[in-house]
Amino acid sequence: MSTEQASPKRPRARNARPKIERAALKLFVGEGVDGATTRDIAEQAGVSEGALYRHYKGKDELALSLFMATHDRLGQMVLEAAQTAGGLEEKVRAIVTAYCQLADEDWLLFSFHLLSIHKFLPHDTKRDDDPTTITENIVRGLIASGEIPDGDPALLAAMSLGVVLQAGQNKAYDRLPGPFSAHIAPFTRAIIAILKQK
Amino acid sequence: MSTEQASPKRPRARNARPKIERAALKLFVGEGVDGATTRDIAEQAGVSEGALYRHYKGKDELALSLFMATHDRLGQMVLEAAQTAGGLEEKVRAIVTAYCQLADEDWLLFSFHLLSIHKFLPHDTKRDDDPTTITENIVRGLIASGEIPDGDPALLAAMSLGVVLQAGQNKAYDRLPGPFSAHIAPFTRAIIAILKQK
DNA sequence: ACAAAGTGATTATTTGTTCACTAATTGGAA
DNA sequence: TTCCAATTAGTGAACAAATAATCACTTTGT
Repeated sequence: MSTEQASPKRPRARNARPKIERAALKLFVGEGVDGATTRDIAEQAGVSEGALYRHYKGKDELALSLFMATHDRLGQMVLEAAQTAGGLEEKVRAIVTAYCQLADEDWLLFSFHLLSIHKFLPHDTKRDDDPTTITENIVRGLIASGEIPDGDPALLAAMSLGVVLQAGQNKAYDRLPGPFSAHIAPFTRAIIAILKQK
Repeated sequence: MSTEQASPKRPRARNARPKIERAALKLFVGEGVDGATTRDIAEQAGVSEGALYRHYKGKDELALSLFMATHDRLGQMVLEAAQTAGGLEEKVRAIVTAYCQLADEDWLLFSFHLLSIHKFLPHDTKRDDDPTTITENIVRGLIASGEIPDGDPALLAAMSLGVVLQAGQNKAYDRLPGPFSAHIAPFTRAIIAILKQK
């Protein structure tokens, strides 16, 4: 019989790279990097599994690349924001705004970064251009210049970042509706209160 | 030749359960739950792979059980601490102290919980006896009683928890030396500053 | 014509789980 | 006390399923 069904081939995909990246992000956030399979990613992207390997060495490199892109970008943004002219309040607001803008601009990317730090930043490596270290250095500077009282810079930085990042986590769990930047003012006030305290 | 080495059998382990749990915790924190294999766990515990299945249905149940034990304990501790007599400062200090005590008593368990929340608390489930929700309710009460100014309870709770939890994360990354409870005073002051602010 | 991008069946590994067997422990009867 | 089932706990080889990666081939763009 020649009524053989034409094999229902998937129409060949175009521009697979961004499709793969968005699909991977979605699944990485939802299932975790280890939980998301290459098949899931390919299917979600509407692309064949092999296509992934045209653009990345493998799943791990894909995940690392997505993470590092955000990590570097965040570091850059914080560094620039820290150089804002003005007093304590202006500086803090600038940094907070940087975080919120990135979050609102691409929430998937932001939350992926938020939820994956412990996977990609092995406990022994310490770069001095990552957000935490940069923040720590800023605090050190503020103390040195007398703008805020003396204290442990590592602890003050952790508490300050915690204000924004924990709110981010809670937003990821659907506990905070609306755009993240809606909270710029409370974040800024809270961090200033922490830094000035004692 | 008959110098055949007596097969180097592992001496039969005793009390495998706690060994498995500690080994699993260490590996779950270091490699992630998905990254740690049952073979890794058994080897690290000095126990056969099968022993794991005498005590747990499987790897997932083991991980979930370890997580939930801590999650419930934490919820219980926060709830009790919240009922402390006294004003705002006493309440906050009691809750902060509860977190810090659990952390110092068993850091591995605490950090496992900290790093695994997003794996075990699916985004759609909301128990009202988990630490975040409890904290939210406490804040609501404080606002209602006029002890702190008006504000979004979810946001205030998130920022307050962030102070402690982000510090915990940073300790997990070796950025904060010493016992966690060394920071009870700064945590308490910071949270009060956040809550009273505006 | 040439290179770049996409396909998907196939392969080699990894990994969670099972199970028949063995060792230790316990508790009651003699 | 001594003995001996009966239950509990531990072993590790073997299995089945899942999965990351490969590659010969096809399609598209320049």
